[in-house]
Amino acid sequence: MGNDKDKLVLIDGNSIINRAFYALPPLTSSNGLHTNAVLGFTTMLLKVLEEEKPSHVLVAFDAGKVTFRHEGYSEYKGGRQKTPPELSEQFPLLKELLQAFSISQFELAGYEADDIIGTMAKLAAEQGKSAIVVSGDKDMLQLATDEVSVLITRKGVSEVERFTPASIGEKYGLTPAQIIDLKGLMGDASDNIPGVPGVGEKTALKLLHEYGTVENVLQHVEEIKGKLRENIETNQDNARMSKQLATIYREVPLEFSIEDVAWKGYESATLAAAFRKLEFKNLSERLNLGAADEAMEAESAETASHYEVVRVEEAGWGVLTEAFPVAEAVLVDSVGDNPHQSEGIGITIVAGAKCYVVPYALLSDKEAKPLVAWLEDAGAPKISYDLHRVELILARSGITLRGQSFDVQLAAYLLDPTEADPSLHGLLQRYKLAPILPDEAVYGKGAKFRLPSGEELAKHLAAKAEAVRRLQPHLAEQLEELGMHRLYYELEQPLSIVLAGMEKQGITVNADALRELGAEFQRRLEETTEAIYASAGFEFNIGSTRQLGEVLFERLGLPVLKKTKTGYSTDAEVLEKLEPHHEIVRLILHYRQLSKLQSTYIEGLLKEIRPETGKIHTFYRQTIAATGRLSSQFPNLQNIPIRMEEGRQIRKAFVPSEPDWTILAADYSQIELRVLAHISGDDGLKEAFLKEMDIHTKTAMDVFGVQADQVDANMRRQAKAVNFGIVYGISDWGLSQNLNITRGEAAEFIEQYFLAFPGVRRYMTDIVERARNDGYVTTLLERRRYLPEIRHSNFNLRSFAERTAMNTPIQGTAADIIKLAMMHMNEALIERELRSRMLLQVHDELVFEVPADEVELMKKLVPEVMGSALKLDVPLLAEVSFGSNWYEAK
DNA sequence: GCTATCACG
DNA sequence: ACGTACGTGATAGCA
Repeated sequence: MGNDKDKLVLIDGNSIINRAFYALPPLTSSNGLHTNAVLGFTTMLLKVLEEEKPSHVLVAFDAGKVTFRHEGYSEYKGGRQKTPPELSEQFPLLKELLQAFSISQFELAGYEADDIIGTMAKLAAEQGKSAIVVSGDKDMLQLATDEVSVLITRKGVSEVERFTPASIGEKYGLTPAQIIDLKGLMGDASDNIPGVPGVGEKTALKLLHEYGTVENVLQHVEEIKGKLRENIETNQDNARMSKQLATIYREVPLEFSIEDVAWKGYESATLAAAFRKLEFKNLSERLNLGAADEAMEAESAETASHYEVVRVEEAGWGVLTEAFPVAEAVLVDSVGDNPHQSEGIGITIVAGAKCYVVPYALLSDKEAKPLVAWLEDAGAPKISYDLHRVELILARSGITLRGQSFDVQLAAYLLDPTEADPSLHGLLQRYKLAPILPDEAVYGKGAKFRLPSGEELAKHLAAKAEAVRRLQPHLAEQLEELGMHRLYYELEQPLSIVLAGMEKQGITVNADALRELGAEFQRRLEETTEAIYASAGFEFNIGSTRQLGEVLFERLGLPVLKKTKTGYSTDAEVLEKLEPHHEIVRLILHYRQLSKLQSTYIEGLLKEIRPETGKIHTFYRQTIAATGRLSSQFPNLQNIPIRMEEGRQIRKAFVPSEPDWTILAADYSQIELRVLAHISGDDGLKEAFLKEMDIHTKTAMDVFGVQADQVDANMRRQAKAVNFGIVYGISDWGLSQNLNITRGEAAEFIEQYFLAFPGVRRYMTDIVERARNDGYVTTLLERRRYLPEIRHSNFNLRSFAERTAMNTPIQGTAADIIKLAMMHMNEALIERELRSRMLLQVHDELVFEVPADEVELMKKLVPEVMGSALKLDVPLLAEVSFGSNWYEAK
C-alpha cells in the first residue's frame, strides 16, 4: 500500500514555536502584532520542506492544559512559566499561516503534540512509509527507527541536527528506547519531571550503559555506592513515574488517516497574501512570491487610480503647460545618499489624472524654463517626499525650490519616528494603501544597481509620485488627530528649509591646518607603532581586534575581563583596567586615539572639503533620531573631538569663510536638567536653576548631605554621573558601571537623590506608568515616541523601554527647544538684515560665522534668542563664546 | 554586510 | 534572577 517515495514530516508545533520565540529578537508588524515566533517557525518549515520534499506534512499542537499525564501526576509541567502574551498571540497567526501553506494541523484534547506525532510515526512505519519528526525536544529521540529520523533544532531554529538510531548510539551509547530511561533518571526541570535528585546527564548515561533500563538500575541498586545509591533508593517511585511521564503515547485515537495529511504544495497567491499580512518581506522574496505579488498589486493600483504616464521627452515640453495650474505633487528622485553629490534621475509632477515625467538631465534644456519657474514659484504648492533633500539637489542645478507645502516622509517620521522603513513603498504598506514596487525591485541594489529603460523608469517614477499624492491626506489627517499639527507645520517643515540653507552655506575648513596636524599625528602614530612592536617583541596588525586580542590575552597572558560575541573585548574600558599589568596597554590606548583622529578626522574631513570653495557641507537628517534630535552625515559634524586636547586641535581648522569674520558658538547650559526641572516640577531642582547654582555641586550637597564648601572634586564628579544617570533613565547597575562602584553604593546614591528631589522620582514613576497605559511618551511640543516593549514580559526589553520612557521626553524636549531657537535665529537674522550666518547645530550648541561689525550684536542676540525659545518654569541659559576658529570659540 | 570600536551631545 | 546606562555616524577588519 505505501508508496516507497512517501515521506511524512511531523512537526511538534508547540515546541518549535517556543524555540523560535526565545531565539529571535522581538519583531512586530506595523499594526503591533508580535511575529517573531511565527517568522522563526516559518524559516524552519521552509527549510524542512525544501530539504525533505515531503509528500505528507502534519503540524501537531498541544491542546488545552490538562493531559492524561496530569491524571497520575498533578504537578506535571507545574514549574513552567505561563506563556507570555507576546507568544500566545502568535498561535492564531501561525495556524492561519499553516492554512495558507495548505498544511494539515491537528490537536486533541487530553494529548500533547508528541503523542500525536508518536502515533502518526508508528502508523507510517506500519504502512512502510518513512517519517521525519521535527522538534526542539530531545524526548522525541525515543521515536527514532530505521524508518523514522528525528530532527532536533539547535541554535534557535535555524539549524537542525538529524538523529537516527545509529547516531543516537554514537552520541549517547543508547538505543532510542533508552532515551525514556535517560529522562526517567535525569528528570526534566522544564516539564517538572523529578527524576532522581543528583543525577544529571552524565550519571544517568553511566548508569544506563551499565544497567540498560531504569528497572534494571533499581534491581541492582545494591551494587551502586555512596550518596548516589541513597538517592536512587529513596526515589525509586520518582524514577519509575518519571520514565512513565517521558514515554510518548502512541495509541492516540486519531480520526484521520495518513492520506488526510498529504501535502501537494502551497498556492503562491494565498501564501503571498499571508506573508504580506505578516509583513514577511524577506521570505516573500526568497520564495519569489514578492515580485509576482507586488507587480500584480502595483498594476492594480495603477489601474485603480487611473492615472496616465506622460513622458515629456516624447510628448514634448508643451504638455506641461496644462499640468502646472493643477499640479499636486512633485517627486525628485536621485541616485546616491549624499544630496550634495547625488545625481538627479527625474522630476515627476502629478496633476489630475496624469503623471508627467521629466528626465533630470533635461532640466538644463532651454525649454525647461517653465518647469524651473514652477519649481521656484512660491505660489505653486508642492507636496513631495524628502523635500529637504530635493531642495539640495535642485540647488546644485541652480534652482531654488519654493512653495513646499507637505513632505510625506517628514510627516511619517513625526507620526512614528522609530519606524525603520522610510521608503514610499514602506509608507504605503504602513498606511495600508495600494503598494508600488520598491526601489530595489526596479533599480536593483549594491553592485547590481542600474536604471531601467525610459519606459519602465517613467512608470516607476510616476507610481512613486502618485503614491505621494495618495499618502498626503492620510498623513495630514493623522497629524491633526494626534495633535501634532503645529509641530509639523510650524516647526519641522519650515526647519527643513533652514537646515538646507545651513548645508548649502557650508563651513570653511583649512585643509593645510588639517594636513599639518595630520603629519604630526602620523609621526606619533609611527612612534607608537614601533614602541608597541618592541614591547610585544613582534609585529602584528594593531588595528585588528582579533590579532590584538590574541597578543594581549594569549601571548602576554593578560586577564580576560570582558568578551564580545566574537572573542575578547579590547575596548577602552577593558584596556584602562589592564593598564597596570603591562606597558603595552598604555601604548595601545594611545595608538587607538591617534588612529581614530587620523582616519576619521584628518583623512575623513579632508576628503569632504570641496576643492573649489574650501568648504565642508554636511547633511542634517531630520527623520532619523527617535527622540527628535537631528543627525549629521557626510561628514558628521556633530562629533568633532573636544574632550581630549589632542583631538580638540581639529577644531582649529574650522574657520570663518571670509577674512576678519569670527566663529561664534553658543551652547545651552544644562538644557536637559533644566527640562527635567520643568517637566517634573521638582521644587528643589527648579530652585537650584532659579538661583543659577552649579547643578552638579548642588546634587553632591544633597546626595552626600554636606555643605557647598565641603563638596570636593570627586564628590562633584560622582554627582555629575548621577545627573547623567537620571537623564538616561536611571538604573543602579548603569551608575555602578559608570562610577566603578558597587551596585549597592549606586543604589544608595540614587535613593539619596530621590529623597532630595522627590518630584523627579514622581516624574520617573509617572512617565513609565503613562507609557504603559498609552503605549507612547511625548515631549513638550507633542513629539511622540511609541514604546511597545514597555508591556513586554521579557525583563530586559521592558527595562530598556522604561529607561527610554524616562529619557525621551527630556532629550526630545531639548531637541524641540533648540529647533525652535534655530527657527527664531533664522528669522532674526533675516529681519535685522544681518550678514551673520548660522552654520552648525550640535544638539545643544549653535555655531555661526559673524562679520566683525556684528560681533557685539550677535553676542547679545544669540543667547537672547536661544534663552527665550520656549518659556519654561526655569530659566534657559545659553553661553556664548567666539574666536578666530571653532577651537578658540570655547 | 556585519562587528567592534570610538568620536560627540 | 534577569544584564544596560540615552541618542547618533564613521572607520577598519573580516567574512
